[in-house]
Amino acid sequence: MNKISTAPLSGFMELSPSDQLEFDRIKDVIRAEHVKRGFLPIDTPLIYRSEVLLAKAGGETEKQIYRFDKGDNDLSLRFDLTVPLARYVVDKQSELNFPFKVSQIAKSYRGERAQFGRFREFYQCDADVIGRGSLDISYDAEVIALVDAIYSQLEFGDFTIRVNNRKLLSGFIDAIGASSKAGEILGIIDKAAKITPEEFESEIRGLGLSDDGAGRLREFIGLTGDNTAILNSLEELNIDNEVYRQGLSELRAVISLLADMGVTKTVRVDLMIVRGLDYYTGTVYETTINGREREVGSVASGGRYDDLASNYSSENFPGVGVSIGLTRLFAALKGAGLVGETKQTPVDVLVLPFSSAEFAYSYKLADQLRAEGKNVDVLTEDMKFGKKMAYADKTGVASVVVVGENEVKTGDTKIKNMKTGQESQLDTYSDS
RNA sequence: GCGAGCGUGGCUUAGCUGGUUAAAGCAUCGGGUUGUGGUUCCGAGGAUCGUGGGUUCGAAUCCCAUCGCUCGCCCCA
Repeated sequence: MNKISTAPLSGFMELSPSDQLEFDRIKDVIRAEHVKRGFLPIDTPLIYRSEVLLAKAGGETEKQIYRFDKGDNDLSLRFDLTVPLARYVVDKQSELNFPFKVSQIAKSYRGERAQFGRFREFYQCDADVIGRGSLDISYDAEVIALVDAIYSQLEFGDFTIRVNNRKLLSGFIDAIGASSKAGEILGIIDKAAKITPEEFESEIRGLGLSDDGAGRLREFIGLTGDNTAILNSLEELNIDNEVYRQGLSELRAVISLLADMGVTKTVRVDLMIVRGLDYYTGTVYETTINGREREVGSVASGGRYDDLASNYSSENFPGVGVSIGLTRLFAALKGAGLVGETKQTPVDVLVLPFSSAEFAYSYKLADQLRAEGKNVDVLTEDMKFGKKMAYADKTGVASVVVVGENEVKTGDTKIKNMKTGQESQLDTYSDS
């Protein structure tokens, strides 16, 4: 090809204006709900000295980071919103109120190979509550209630927020004497729902647990029933482990607090929710749209972490948060056909002056319609009238107002419905 | 990082057992139709077939390399 290609890089999502309108609507619902519940908006930089971002990062993250030199500076693009938040909190701790409820809706970057649902540039909508020294368990429930409120409004269908607690898992693993294999066991639990029972069995056998341990692991994962039943079953397992008991009591507390908030229908205790292998230390959750679990995946997830900023401060900042991967969510919803018919244009009325002689009248008319709350555009490019109508048709605008010599002279102006072709009197304009 | 598939006008593709001027639809532009669009009719422009090399009398077509894209693995939002 002779010319330079205009295609975006792989993994960078660009939308048509009509899709962008829907994308922005979703983003606005999320933003509005954050604000409504007292999460304060912040905006943090995209670029950092690499040492700041890599302070906590493991091998995987380091491989995926966009890193470059500018002069003598070793710089990197942020790969999530949590690390920027951590240093923000430490940096501004003297002026922040704790618990600090914070909202971030912004892009992050990962330099990995793109594929379906995996982008190199993506929006995340994070809501976090950060405590200083300690943070009450009620905030774990509060971020879950936030997810419930957001997905209730978005109307992508019924959804389920699956809640678990990492202490419950690690206490259980400790109790069956398998702490040395904790990582592998968590990995198996995490994918248990995605593999066949046979594969699951062979994975468990591959662990080399004692017969008793393997049996109790099967029993633990196999617990079913409603939330109360599962919680009671967990109690009846009689696991003699302090961490386990703490996890169970936290999980009970979260479910009970959610009931106090009126959130019961969408929340389910699910012992197979694990979330990333480190980082989270208590409550964890994922959200799926019912019937679209495999197709769309988790649409909101997060959890509790003991210390947000151990690399930047000797003070302890525990937190709990939830993240909606908006770019992935939108791509998945579109793939699943859940995005539906979108508006082509935000414009309600397009004013079509015949020539520049009618501009003044047209601009004034547009302002009056705008004052009534309509979105109004005026087409002033010099082209044949048929072309102007074709433009109106193609943009998908609902109505047009034609302004020619007669309208200016008499003030007798009509608005035309583009779908039906019918014209009706427009009494907005008065030459006052 | 590993594996598989695919790169042909702006877009979606046909052509691929090598053989005249690379074909179609959509989009664009002009006209039938400059006070009314969607439908329709006529016409036009637009492609060094991703790039580089090789085989051959001859390559979009076969071979090699390279870049890019897509999907999967890993990991995750």
